[in-house]
Amino acid sequence: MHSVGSMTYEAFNRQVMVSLEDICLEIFNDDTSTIKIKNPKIGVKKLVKIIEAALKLSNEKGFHAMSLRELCQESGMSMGGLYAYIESKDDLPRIIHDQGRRILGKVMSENLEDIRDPAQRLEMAIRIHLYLSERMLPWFYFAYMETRFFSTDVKQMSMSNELYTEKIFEKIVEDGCKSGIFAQVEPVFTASIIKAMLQDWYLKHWKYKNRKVSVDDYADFVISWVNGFLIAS
Amino acid sequence: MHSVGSMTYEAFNRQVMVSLEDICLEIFNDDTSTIKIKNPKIGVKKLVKIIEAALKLSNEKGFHAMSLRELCQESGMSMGGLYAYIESKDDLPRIIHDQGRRILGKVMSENLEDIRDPAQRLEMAIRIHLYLSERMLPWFYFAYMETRFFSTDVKQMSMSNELYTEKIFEKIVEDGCKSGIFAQVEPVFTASIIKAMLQDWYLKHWKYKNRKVSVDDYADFVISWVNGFLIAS
DNA sequence: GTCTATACAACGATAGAC
DNA sequence: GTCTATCGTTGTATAGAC
Repeated sequence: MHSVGSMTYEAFNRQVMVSLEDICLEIFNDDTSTIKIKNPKIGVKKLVKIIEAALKLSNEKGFHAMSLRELCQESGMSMGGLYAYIESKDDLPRIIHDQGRRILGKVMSENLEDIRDPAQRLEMAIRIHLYLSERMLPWFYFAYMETRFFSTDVKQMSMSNELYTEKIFEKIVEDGCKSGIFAQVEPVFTASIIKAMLQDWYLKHWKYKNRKVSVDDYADFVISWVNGFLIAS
Repeated sequence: MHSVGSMTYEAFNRQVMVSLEDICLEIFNDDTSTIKIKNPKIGVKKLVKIIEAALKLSNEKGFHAMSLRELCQESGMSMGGLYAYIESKDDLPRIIHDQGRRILGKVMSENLEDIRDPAQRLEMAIRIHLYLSERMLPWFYFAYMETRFFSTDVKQMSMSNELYTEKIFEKIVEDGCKSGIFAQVEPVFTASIIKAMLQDWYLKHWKYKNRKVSVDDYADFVISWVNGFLIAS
Protein backbone atom coordinates (compact mmCIF):
# COMPACT_ATOMS: atom_id res chain seq x y z
CA MET A 1 0.00 0.00 0.00
CA HIS A 2 2.68 2.49 0.98
CA SER A 3 5.08 2.20 -1.91
CA VAL A 4 7.73 4.88 -2.23
CA GLY A 5 7.95 4.43 -5.99
CA SER A 6 4.61 6.04 -6.66
CA MET A 7 4.81 8.74 -3.98
CA THR A 8 4.37 12.27 -5.30
CA TYR A 9 2.77 15.31 -3.72
CA GLU A 10 -0.34 14.66 -5.73
CA ALA A 11 -0.52 11.05 -4.50
CA PHE A 12 0.19 12.18 -0.95
CA ASN A 13 -2.77 14.53 -1.07
CA ARG A 14 -5.03 11.76 -2.29
CA GLN A 15 -3.86 9.12 0.18
CA VAL A 16 -3.05 10.99 3.34
CA MET A 17 -5.98 12.64 5.00
CA VAL A 18 -5.05 15.55 7.22
CA SER A 19 -8.28 17.02 8.45
CA LEU A 20 -7.90 20.07 10.63
CA GLU A 21 -11.49 19.52 11.79
CA ASP A 22 -10.76 15.99 13.06
CA ILE A 23 -7.73 17.16 14.99
CA CYS A 24 -9.61 20.10 16.43
CA LEU A 25 -12.34 17.75 17.60
CA GLU A 26 -9.68 15.78 19.49
CA ILE A 27 -8.37 18.98 21.07
CA PHE A 28 -11.91 20.08 21.83
CA ASN A 29 -12.62 16.83 23.66
CA ASP A 30 -9.30 16.82 25.56
CA ASP A 31 -9.30 20.46 26.62
CA THR A 32 -12.55 20.56 28.60
CA SER A 33 -10.99 22.65 31.36
CA THR A 34 -10.00 25.69 29.28
CA ILE A 35 -12.70 25.49 26.60
CA LYS A 36 -16.00 26.64 28.03
CA ILE A 37 -18.14 25.69 25.04
CA LYS A 38 -20.35 22.60 25.28
CA ASN A 39 -21.57 22.08 21.72
CA PRO A 40 -18.82 20.41 19.62
CA LYS A 41 -20.51 21.39 16.37
CA ILE A 42 -20.11 25.09 17.18
CA GLY A 43 -16.89 24.80 19.16
CA VAL A 44 -14.81 22.89 16.63
CA LYS A 45 -15.72 25.26 13.81
CA LYS A 46 -14.60 28.30 15.78
CA LEU A 47 -11.50 26.57 17.09
CA VAL A 48 -10.39 25.93 13.52
CA LYS A 49 -10.94 29.60 12.70
CA ILE A 50 -8.99 30.73 15.76
CA ILE A 51 -6.01 28.48 14.97
CA GLU A 52 -5.96 29.51 11.32
CA ALA A 53 -6.17 33.20 12.18
CA ALA A 54 -3.51 32.90 14.88
CA LEU A 55 -1.13 31.14 12.48
CA LYS A 56 -1.73 33.71 9.76
CA LEU A 57 -1.17 36.75 11.95
CA SER A 58 1.74 35.22 13.87
CA ASN A 59 3.55 34.37 10.67
CA GLU A 60 2.98 37.85 9.31
CA LYS A 61 4.08 39.90 12.29
CA GLY A 62 5.12 37.52 15.07
CA PHE A 63 3.06 36.00 17.82
CA HIS A 64 3.97 38.64 20.37
CA ALA A 65 3.14 41.51 18.04
CA MET A 66 -0.24 40.01 17.19
CA SER A 67 -2.87 41.57 19.42
CA LEU A 68 -5.95 39.66 20.51
CA ARG A 69 -8.05 42.45 19.04
CA GLU A 70 -6.58 41.64 15.63
CA LEU A 71 -7.06 37.94 16.22
CA CYS A 72 -10.74 38.53 17.00
CA GLN A 73 -11.24 40.57 13.86
CA GLU A 74 -9.47 37.98 11.70
CA SER A 75 -11.43 35.06 13.13
CA GLY A 76 -14.73 36.95 13.16
CA MET A 77 -15.48 37.07 16.86
CA SER A 78 -15.33 39.36 19.86
CA MET A 79 -12.88 39.56 22.75
CA GLY A 80 -15.41 38.10 25.14
CA GLY A 81 -16.22 35.31 22.71
CA LEU A 82 -12.56 34.40 22.24
CA TYR A 83 -12.06 33.98 25.98
CA ALA A 84 -14.61 31.17 25.98
CA TYR A 85 -12.00 29.14 24.04
CA ILE A 86 -8.77 30.16 25.74
CA GLU A 87 -7.78 31.14 29.26
CA SER A 88 -5.02 33.48 28.17
CA LYS A 89 -3.02 34.42 25.10
CA ASP A 90 -0.38 31.89 26.13
CA ASP A 91 -2.89 29.08 25.60
CA LEU A 92 -2.73 29.62 21.87
CA PRO A 93 0.82 28.30 21.29
CA ARG A 94 -0.03 25.23 23.32
CA ILE A 95 -3.14 24.45 21.29
CA ILE A 96 -1.35 25.10 18.02
CA HIS A 97 1.64 22.94 18.90
CA ASP A 98 -0.59 20.18 20.16
CA GLN A 99 -2.55 20.12 16.95
CA GLY A 100 0.54 19.90 14.71
CA ARG A 101 2.27 17.30 16.84
CA ARG A 102 -0.71 14.97 16.59
CA ILE A 103 -0.74 15.20 12.82
CA LEU A 104 3.04 14.92 12.37
CA GLY A 105 3.36 11.83 14.55
CA LYS A 106 0.38 10.12 12.99
CA VAL A 107 1.33 10.72 9.35
CA MET A 108 5.03 9.90 9.72
CA SER A 109 4.53 6.60 11.54
CA GLU A 110 1.62 5.45 9.35
CA ASN A 111 3.61 5.90 6.17
CA LEU A 112 6.87 4.37 7.37
CA GLU A 113 5.66 1.33 9.29
CA ASP A 114 5.75 -1.22 6.47
CA ILE A 115 8.95 -0.17 4.68
CA ARG A 116 12.02 -2.09 5.76
CA ASP A 117 14.71 -1.33 3.16
CA PRO A 118 16.82 1.59 4.50
CA ALA A 119 17.20 3.35 1.15
CA GLN A 120 13.46 3.17 0.44
CA ARG A 121 12.64 4.10 4.02
CA LEU A 122 14.92 7.13 3.85
CA GLU A 123 13.35 8.31 0.62
CA MET A 124 9.84 7.89 2.02
CA ALA A 125 10.70 9.74 5.24
CA ILE A 126 12.11 12.65 3.24
CA ARG A 127 9.11 12.78 0.91
CA ILE A 128 6.47 12.51 3.63
CA HIS A 129 8.12 15.21 5.69
CA LEU A 130 8.41 17.56 2.72
CA TYR A 131 4.86 16.92 1.54
CA LEU A 132 3.44 17.35 5.01
CA SER A 133 5.31 20.62 5.52
CA GLU A 134 3.97 21.78 2.16
CA ARG A 135 0.41 21.03 3.26
CA MET A 136 0.82 22.49 6.74
CA LEU A 137 3.22 25.28 5.85
CA PRO A 138 1.92 27.88 8.33
CA TRP A 139 2.16 25.42 11.19
CA PHE A 140 5.74 24.36 10.41
CA TYR A 141 6.84 27.95 10.01
CA PHE A 142 5.18 28.91 13.27
CA ALA A 143 6.67 25.96 15.17
CA TYR A 144 10.15 26.87 13.98
CA MET A 145 10.07 30.63 14.37
CA GLU A 146 8.04 31.15 17.53
CA THR A 147 8.85 28.24 19.82
CA ARG A 148 11.74 29.93 21.60
CA PHE A 149 9.41 32.55 23.10
CA PHE A 150 7.01 30.24 24.84
CA SER A 151 6.65 28.62 28.22
CA THR A 152 8.78 25.69 29.25
CA ASP A 153 6.19 22.99 28.61
CA VAL A 154 5.41 24.19 25.09
CA LYS A 155 9.13 24.42 24.39
CA GLN A 156 9.52 20.83 25.53
CA MET A 157 6.71 19.67 23.28
CA SER A 158 8.49 21.30 20.40
CA MET A 159 11.90 19.92 21.37
CA SER A 160 10.54 16.38 21.54
CA ASN A 161 9.04 16.95 18.10
CA GLU A 162 12.45 17.97 16.80
CA LEU A 163 14.18 15.01 18.35
CA TYR A 164 11.45 12.65 17.13
CA THR A 165 12.09 13.67 13.53
CA GLU A 166 15.85 13.66 13.90
CA LYS A 167 15.85 10.21 15.50
CA ILE A 168 13.88 8.78 12.59
CA PHE A 169 16.59 9.85 10.18
CA GLU A 170 19.45 8.84 12.47
CA LYS A 171 17.96 5.38 12.88
CA ILE A 172 17.53 4.86 9.15
CA VAL A 173 21.06 6.02 8.35
CA GLU A 174 22.48 3.84 11.12
CA ASP A 175 20.62 0.77 9.87
CA GLY A 176 21.76 1.44 6.31
CA CYS A 177 25.38 1.76 7.44
CA LYS A 178 25.26 -1.44 9.46
CA SER A 179 23.75 -3.49 6.67
CA GLY A 180 26.35 -2.15 4.23
CA ILE A 181 23.85 -0.47 1.92
CA PHE A 182 25.10 3.00 2.84
CA ALA A 183 28.68 4.19 3.03
CA GLN A 184 30.18 4.54 6.50
CA VAL A 185 29.12 8.02 7.63
CA GLU A 186 28.31 9.81 10.87
CA PRO A 187 24.58 9.14 11.41
CA VAL A 188 24.10 12.09 13.76
CA PHE A 189 25.73 14.64 11.45
CA THR A 190 24.01 13.19 8.42
CA ALA A 191 20.58 13.36 10.04
CA SER A 192 21.25 16.99 11.01
CA ILE A 193 22.06 17.94 7.46
CA ILE A 194 19.05 16.15 6.03
CA LYS A 195 16.86 17.95 8.53
CA ALA A 196 18.40 21.29 7.61
CA MET A 197 17.45 20.64 3.99
CA LEU A 198 13.87 19.74 4.92
CA GLN A 199 13.58 22.88 7.01
CA ASP A 200 14.88 25.05 4.19
CA TRP A 201 11.81 24.08 2.19
CA TYR A 202 9.30 25.61 4.57
CA LEU A 203 11.48 28.39 5.94
CA LYS A 204 12.44 29.76 2.50
CA HIS A 205 9.26 28.85 0.73
CA TRP A 206 8.96 32.16 -1.13
CA LYS A 207 12.43 31.63 -2.60
CA TYR A 208 11.55 28.28 -4.15
CA LYS A 209 8.16 29.52 -5.29
CA ASN A 210 9.81 32.44 -7.10
CA ARG A 211 12.15 30.00 -8.81
CA LYS A 212 9.18 27.84 -9.79
CA VAL A 213 10.59 24.85 -7.91
CA SER A 214 7.82 22.44 -6.96
CA VAL A 215 7.92 20.34 -3.81
CA ASP A 216 8.45 17.28 -6.02
CA ASP A 217 11.44 18.93 -7.71
CA TYR A 218 12.88 19.74 -4.33
CA ALA A 219 12.25 16.22 -2.99
CA ASP A 220 13.95 14.69 -6.04
CA PHE A 221 16.95 16.94 -5.56
CA VAL A 222 17.33 16.25 -1.85
CA ILE A 223 17.06 12.51 -2.44
CA SER A 224 19.61 12.52 -5.25
CA TRP A 225 21.96 14.60 -3.10
CA VAL A 226 21.56 12.30 -0.11
CA ASN A 227 22.00 9.19 -2.22
CA GLY A 228 25.15 10.67 -3.77
CA PHE A 229 26.59 10.89 -0.31
CA LEU A 230 25.26 7.64 1.14
CA ILE A 231 25.33 5.13 -1.68
CA ALA A 232 29.01 4.52 -2.20
CA SER A 233 29.68 3.81 -5.84
CA MET B 1 48.68 35.21 2.69
CA HIS B 2 45.15 33.85 2.58
CA SER B 3 45.82 30.15 2.25
CA VAL B 4 42.90 27.83 2.84
CA GLY B 5 45.18 24.98 3.93
CA SER B 6 46.07 26.61 7.23
CA MET B 7 42.65 28.09 7.97
CA THR B 8 41.20 27.06 11.29
CA TYR B 9 39.00 28.94 13.73
CA GLU B 10 42.05 29.67 15.84
CA ALA B 11 43.91 31.08 12.82
CA PHE B 12 40.82 33.05 11.80
CA ASN B 13 40.69 34.71 15.18
CA ARG B 14 44.34 35.68 14.94
CA GLN B 15 44.23 36.95 11.35
CA VAL B 16 40.81 38.51 10.96
CA MET B 17 40.16 41.52 13.09
CA VAL B 18 36.53 42.18 13.79
CA SER B 19 36.37 45.10 16.15
CA LEU B 20 32.90 46.07 17.26
CA GLU B 21 34.33 49.40 18.40
CA ASP B 22 35.69 50.24 14.94
CA ILE B 23 32.37 49.44 13.30
CA CYS B 24 30.46 51.42 15.89
CA LEU B 25 32.71 54.40 15.24
CA GLU B 26 31.76 54.18 11.56
CA ILE B 27 28.07 54.07 12.51
CA PHE B 28 28.58 56.91 14.95
CA ASN B 29 30.14 59.09 12.27
CA ASP B 30 27.52 58.24 9.63
CA ASP B 31 24.44 58.61 11.83
CA THR B 32 24.82 62.22 12.92
CA SER B 33 21.12 62.92 12.42
CA THR B 34 19.73 60.37 14.90
CA ILE B 35 22.64 60.27 17.37
CA LYS B 36 22.63 63.43 19.47
CA ILE B 37 25.96 62.81 21.21
CA LYS B 38 28.98 64.84 20.09
CA ASN B 39 31.89 63.15 21.86
CA PRO B 40 32.88 59.95 19.97
CA LYS B 41 34.84 58.64 22.96
CA ILE B 42 31.66 58.51 25.07
CA GLY B 43 29.23 57.80 22.25
CA VAL B 44 30.95 54.76 20.74
CA LYS B 45 31.32 53.05 24.10
CA LYS B 46 27.63 53.38 24.87
CA LEU B 47 26.61 52.43 21.36
CA VAL B 48 28.50 49.16 21.73
CA LYS B 49 26.71 48.50 25.01
CA ILE B 50 23.32 49.26 23.51
CA ILE B 51 23.86 46.94 20.55
CA GLU B 52 25.16 44.12 22.75
CA ALA B 53 22.27 44.47 25.19
CA ALA B 54 19.69 44.66 22.38
CA LEU B 55 21.09 41.51 20.75
CA LYS B 56 21.13 39.64 24.05
CA LEU B 57 17.58 40.52 25.04
CA SER B 58 16.15 40.12 21.53
CA ASN B 59 17.63 36.66 21.20
CA GLU B 60 16.28 35.65 24.60
CA LYS B 61 12.70 36.84 24.23
CA GLY B 62 12.29 38.43 20.82
CA PHE B 63 12.79 42.03 19.76
CA HIS B 64 9.13 42.95 20.13
CA ALA B 65 8.88 41.48 23.63
CA MET B 66 12.00 43.33 24.77
CA SER B 67 10.95 46.56 26.47
CA LEU B 68 13.14 49.63 26.31
CA ARG B 69 13.10 49.71 30.11
CA GLU B 70 14.81 46.32 30.12
CA LEU B 71 17.24 47.48 27.47
CA CYS B 72 18.16 50.47 29.62
CA GLN B 73 18.76 48.32 32.66
CA GLU B 74 20.89 45.84 30.69
CA SER B 75 23.00 48.54 29.08
CA GLY B 76 23.26 50.61 32.26
CA MET B 77 21.47 53.78 31.25
CA SER B 78 18.13 55.58 31.61
CA MET B 79 15.24 55.97 29.19
CA GLY B 80 16.13 59.60 28.58
CA GLY B 81 19.75 58.69 28.03
CA LEU B 82 18.90 55.98 25.52
CA TYR B 83 16.88 58.41 23.43
CA ALA B 84 20.02 60.44 22.80
CA TYR B 85 21.23 57.52 20.69
CA ILE B 86 18.05 56.44 18.93
CA GLU B 87 14.98 58.21 17.65
CA SER B 88 12.65 55.29 18.25
CA LYS B 89 12.74 51.61 19.06
CA ASP B 90 12.65 50.86 15.34
CA ASP B 91 16.06 52.49 14.93
CA LEU B 92 17.68 49.59 16.74
CA PRO B 93 17.22 46.91 14.05
CA ARG B 94 18.58 49.33 11.46
CA ILE B 95 21.73 50.05 13.47
CA ILE B 96 22.24 46.37 14.28
CA HIS B 97 21.80 45.26 10.69
CA ASP B 98 24.05 48.00 9.42
CA GLN B 99 26.81 47.00 11.77
CA GLY B 100 26.74 43.31 10.80
CA ARG B 101 26.49 43.98 7.11
CA ARG B 102 29.64 46.08 7.17
CA ILE B 103 31.59 43.33 8.88
CA LEU B 104 30.22 40.48 6.75
CA GLY B 105 30.98 42.19 3.45
CA LYS B 106 34.44 43.27 4.51
CA VAL B 107 35.59 39.92 5.90
CA MET B 108 34.18 37.77 3.10
CA SER B 109 35.66 39.81 0.25
CA GLU B 110 39.04 40.32 1.93
CA ASN B 111 39.55 36.60 2.43
CA LEU B 112 38.36 35.44 -0.98
CA GLU B 113 39.96 37.99 -3.29
CA ASP B 114 43.21 36.17 -4.04
CA ILE B 115 41.97 32.59 -4.33
CA ARG B 116 41.22 31.49 -7.87
CA ASP B 117 40.86 27.69 -7.74
CA PRO B 118 37.11 26.89 -7.35
CA ALA B 119 37.59 24.01 -4.91
CA GLN B 120 39.89 26.08 -2.68
CA ARG B 121 37.66 29.09 -3.03
CA LEU B 122 34.59 27.09 -2.03
CA GLU B 123 36.33 25.69 1.02
CA MET B 124 37.51 29.12 2.10
CA ALA B 125 34.07 30.67 1.63
CA ILE B 126 32.50 27.93 3.77
CA ARG B 127 35.14 28.26 6.49
CA ILE B 128 35.07 32.05 6.66
CA HIS B 129 31.30 32.12 6.84
CA LEU B 130 31.20 29.51 9.60
CA TYR B 131 33.99 31.14 11.59
CA LEU B 132 32.44 34.57 11.28
CA SER B 133 29.05 33.30 12.38
CA GLU B 134 30.75 31.62 15.34
CA ARG B 135 32.34 34.92 16.32
CA MET B 136 29.22 37.02 15.75
CA LEU B 137 26.68 34.42 16.77
CA PRO B 138 24.14 36.81 18.36
CA TRP B 139 24.12 39.00 15.28
CA PHE B 140 23.58 36.12 12.84
CA TYR B 141 20.82 34.70 15.00
CA PHE B 142 19.14 38.09 15.27
CA ALA B 143 19.40 38.76 11.55
CA TYR B 144 17.78 35.44 10.74
CA MET B 145 15.03 35.35 13.34
CA GLU B 146 13.89 38.97 13.57
CA THR B 147 14.24 40.41 10.08
CA ARG B 148 10.73 39.57 8.94
CA PHE B 149 9.19 41.91 11.53
CA PHE B 150 10.95 45.09 10.51
CA SER B 151 10.38 47.97 8.15
CA THR B 152 10.80 47.61 4.43
CA ASP B 153 14.23 49.19 4.20
CA VAL B 154 15.72 47.02 6.95
CA LYS B 155 14.17 43.97 5.30
CA GLN B 156 15.80 44.96 2.03
CA MET B 157 19.20 45.37 3.69
CA SER B 158 18.83 41.87 5.02
CA MET B 159 17.62 40.44 1.71
CA SER B 160 20.59 41.87 -0.13
CA ASN B 161 22.82 40.30 2.52
CA GLU B 162 21.21 36.93 1.87
CA LEU B 163 21.55 37.25 -1.87
CA TYR B 164 25.13 38.46 -1.54
CA THR B 165 26.12 35.30 0.30
CA GLU B 166 24.12 33.02 -1.95
CA LYS B 167 25.60 34.57 -5.09
CA ILE B 168 29.12 33.95 -3.84
CA PHE B 169 28.44 30.23 -3.60
CA GLU B 170 26.49 30.08 -6.86
CA LYS B 171 29.34 31.76 -8.70
CA ILE B 172 31.98 29.41 -7.30
CA VAL B 173 29.94 26.30 -8.10
CA GLU B 174 29.23 27.60 -11.60
CA ASP B 175 32.90 28.30 -12.26
CA GLY B 176 33.87 24.87 -10.96
CA CYS B 177 31.30 23.19 -13.20
CA LYS B 178 32.43 25.11 -16.29
CA SER B 179 36.10 24.33 -15.76
CA GLY B 180 35.30 20.65 -15.25
CA ILE B 181 36.61 20.50 -11.70
CA PHE B 182 33.15 19.91 -10.27
CA ALA B 183 30.51 17.47 -11.48
CA GLN B 184 27.64 18.91 -13.51
CA VAL B 185 25.14 20.06 -10.86
CA GLU B 186 22.51 22.77 -10.46
CA PRO B 187 24.45 25.77 -9.08
CA VAL B 188 21.35 27.46 -7.65
CA PHE B 189 20.12 24.39 -5.77
CA THR B 190 23.60 23.53 -4.60
CA ALA B 191 24.23 27.00 -3.23
CA SER B 192 20.89 26.84 -1.39
CA ILE B 193 21.81 23.61 0.33
CA ILE B 194 25.27 24.83 1.29
CA LYS B 195 23.69 27.94 2.77
CA ALA B 196 21.19 25.85 4.72
CA MET B 197 24.10 23.95 6.25
CA LEU B 198 25.89 27.14 7.22
CA GLN B 199 22.73 28.50 8.78
CA ASP B 200 22.18 25.34 10.79
CA TRP B 201 25.42 26.08 12.61
CA TYR B 202 24.26 29.33 14.13
CA LEU B 203 20.57 28.53 14.38
CA LYS B 204 21.06 25.24 16.24
CA HIS B 205 24.20 26.21 18.08
CA TRP B 206 23.09 24.69 21.40
CA LYS B 207 22.64 21.32 19.69
CA TYR B 208 26.18 21.18 18.41
CA LYS B 209 27.58 22.51 21.65
CA ASN B 210 25.82 19.76 23.59
CA ARG B 211 27.32 17.19 21.24
CA LYS B 212 30.76 18.76 21.72
CA VAL B 213 31.07 19.50 18.01
CA SER B 214 33.53 22.34 17.41
CA VAL B 215 33.16 24.79 14.54
CA ASP B 216 36.23 23.17 12.94
CA ASP B 217 34.61 19.73 13.17
CA TYR B 218 31.50 21.11 11.55
CA ALA B 219 33.46 22.90 8.82
CA ASP B 220 35.38 19.71 8.01
CA PHE B 221 32.15 17.77 7.77
CA VAL B 222 30.38 20.27 5.54
CA ILE B 223 33.38 20.45 3.23
CA SER B 224 33.72 16.68 2.97
CA TRP B 225 29.99 16.41 2.27
CA VAL B 226 30.11 19.11 -0.39
CA ASN B 227 33.20 17.63 -2.00
CA GLY B 228 31.54 14.22 -2.05
CA PHE B 229 28.79 15.72 -4.12
CA LEU B 230 30.84 18.05 -6.32
CA ILE B 231 34.09 16.26 -7.00
CA ALA B 232 33.07 13.43 -9.31
CA SER B 233 35.25 10.41 -8.63
C1' DG C 1 -22.88 31.31 23.54
C1' DT C 2 -21.68 35.83 22.16
C1' DC C 3 -21.55 40.71 22.63
C1' DT C 4 -20.24 45.63 24.52
C1' DA C 5 -18.08 48.28 27.88
C1' DT C 6 -14.57 48.79 30.94
C1' DA C 7 -10.55 47.92 34.34
C1' DC C 8 -5.84 48.01 34.92
C1' DA C 9 -1.04 47.25 33.76
C1' DA C 10 2.82 48.08 30.64
C1' DC C 11 4.54 50.17 26.74
C1' DG C 12 7.12 53.90 23.87
C1' DA C 13 8.16 58.47 23.98
C1' DT C 14 9.03 63.30 25.86
C1' DA C 15 9.75 67.46 28.86
C1' DG C 16 12.40 69.69 32.00
C1' DA C 17 15.66 69.52 36.04
C1' DC C 18 20.49 68.99 36.88
C1' DG D 1 25.14 64.31 28.52
C1' DT D 2 22.17 62.00 31.69
C1' DC D 3 18.51 61.70 34.90
C1' DT D 4 13.51 61.49 36.91
C1' DA D 5 8.75 62.20 36.29
C1' DT D 6 4.98 61.93 33.51
C1' DC D 7 2.00 61.67 29.22
C1' DG D 8 -1.00 59.23 25.98
C1' DT D 9 -1.66 54.76 23.85
C1' DT D 10 -2.28 50.07 23.54
C1' DG D 11 -2.28 45.65 25.44
C1' DT D 12 -4.61 41.60 28.06
C1' DA D 13 -8.34 40.29 30.59
C1' DT D 14 -13.05 40.48 32.75
C1' DA D 15 -17.95 41.72 34.14
C1' DG D 16 -22.45 41.95 32.97
C1' DA D 17 -26.13 42.64 29.30
C1' DC D 18 -28.54 40.00 25.89
